[in-house]
Amino acid sequence: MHAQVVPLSVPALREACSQCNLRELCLPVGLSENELDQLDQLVHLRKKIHRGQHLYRGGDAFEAIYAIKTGFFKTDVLLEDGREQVTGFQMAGEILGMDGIGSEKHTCNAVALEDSEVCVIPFTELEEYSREISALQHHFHKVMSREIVRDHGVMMLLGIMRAEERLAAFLLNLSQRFTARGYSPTEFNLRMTRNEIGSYLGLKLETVSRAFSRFQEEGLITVHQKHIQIRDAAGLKKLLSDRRV
Amino acid sequence: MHAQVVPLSVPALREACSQCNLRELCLPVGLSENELDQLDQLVHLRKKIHRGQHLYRGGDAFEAIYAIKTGFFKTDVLLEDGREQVTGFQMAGEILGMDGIGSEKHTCNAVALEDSEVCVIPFTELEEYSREISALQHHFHKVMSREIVRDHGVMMLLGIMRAEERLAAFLLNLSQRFTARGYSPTEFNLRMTRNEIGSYLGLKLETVSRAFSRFQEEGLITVHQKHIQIRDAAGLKKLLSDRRV
DNA sequence: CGCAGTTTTGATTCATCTCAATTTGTGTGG
DNA sequence: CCACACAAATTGAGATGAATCAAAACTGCG
Repeated sequence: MHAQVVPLSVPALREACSQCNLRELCLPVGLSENELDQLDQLVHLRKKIHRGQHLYRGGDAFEAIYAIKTGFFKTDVLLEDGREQVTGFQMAGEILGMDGIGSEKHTCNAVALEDSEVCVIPFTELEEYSREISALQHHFHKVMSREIVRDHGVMMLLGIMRAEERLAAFLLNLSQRFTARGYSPTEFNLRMTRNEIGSYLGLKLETVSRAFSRFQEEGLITVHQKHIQIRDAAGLKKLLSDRRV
Repeated sequence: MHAQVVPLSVPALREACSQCNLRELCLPVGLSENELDQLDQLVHLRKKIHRGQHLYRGGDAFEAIYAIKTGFFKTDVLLEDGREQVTGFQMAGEILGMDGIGSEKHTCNAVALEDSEVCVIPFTELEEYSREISALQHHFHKVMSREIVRDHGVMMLLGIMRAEERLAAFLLNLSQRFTARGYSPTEFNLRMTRNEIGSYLGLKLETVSRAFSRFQEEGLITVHQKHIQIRDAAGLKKLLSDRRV
């Protein structure tokens, strides 16, 4: 009978990635069964972050990157004078913390916008495993590259789009990401405030609010505080491609 | 005598990185003598790009990243309606092309702003070498991470700074990068047009021109077309930290 | 139930854009 | 080497989209 006792050294988390329903979205993409089992050894720690708490802050020593298991985050950079630039919103399956690799310190803040859980991926170990598992290495490079491409998209938002175009692009992006996670493409709850949306889009909260109202008047969406229903996705897309004549 | 004939398979470029005076800025940072010699095998091809020519275009198959040996580039993304967002300006020692890893296609254009030369780094081979040389692996990760952090800086420019703050930040950034390459911190020639600066900073060319004129009136810089002389770097920095009261 | 935080909406201001004219610089071919 | 054409930069005047300031309504939490 004693032989059946599960050793304490094998925590439940041992099966972190191989059993995770996010494995098609997250770091394990493209790994074989066997390689997945190896990844389970790398990702042996999870961390709960309550709404409003920081996962890390600018200046913190960089030691790990984080995969979001559940929940929703924002990342931001603060200027001394209090101005905030939200650099992104992250949801389940997405990776946080890659900003810290270059300087060995985090360069932005990551804040949970709802109670969340992340998988801790110690970075030195990730590099070790990457040297053994080329599929992991390659996929990690893809994840970083996509972060760069995503950032270019935000630059386009901020650099050349008008307020309503920015908000339309933002809503369509959220819709697409919720869809990829099996949620409704047309109906969802925003986790962030108008102020945070504004900070991300380079607009003031009043401008965001007015744009929401305008979209509703035009029948593109229904807004009820944080609840959004997209009624005319094509109309929103048209806003993006249609430029003033 | 014949034994001394150098085989044709050993081109001059064999000593690409180990002899390059940019090695303290570029991909080889932190490598040992021995590892540098290995890197020479990876970087066996150079490419000249004339002013105005593309190194790659959005949509091109991704096969390699590029280290700038000499010259100056811009990267940009174009919208169907012709609007352009310049996502960055790159100079000697900097790496181009990492946007393509994620989708196996380039997602932006890279254009030479002066006659330039790049070292071609075939990406599959870079990954192979990275699995052998952990210092190379780690440094490549740092390079990608810094690109992400740089992009966050651009988002701050675009999202929360006013026109003159943006231009001041831009000039100080150029100055700092020229300094790192052994050039004067206070005097340099811009390689890009007012229009390209504007596209990078999310401003119209007229606004850029006016801001230059204003800086000159205030004694912060001297401008003569593309020639810039910084007369009061502290004053420019002050513009960044001083917020309207 | 009340209070703080968030959102909406309105009126006004302001920074930047747009349009336009002029100047300056650059490259090319006779 | 000069003249011409074209691209780039400067400057001005007026238009406009988003910011600012302000007030009211709504939501949710203790």
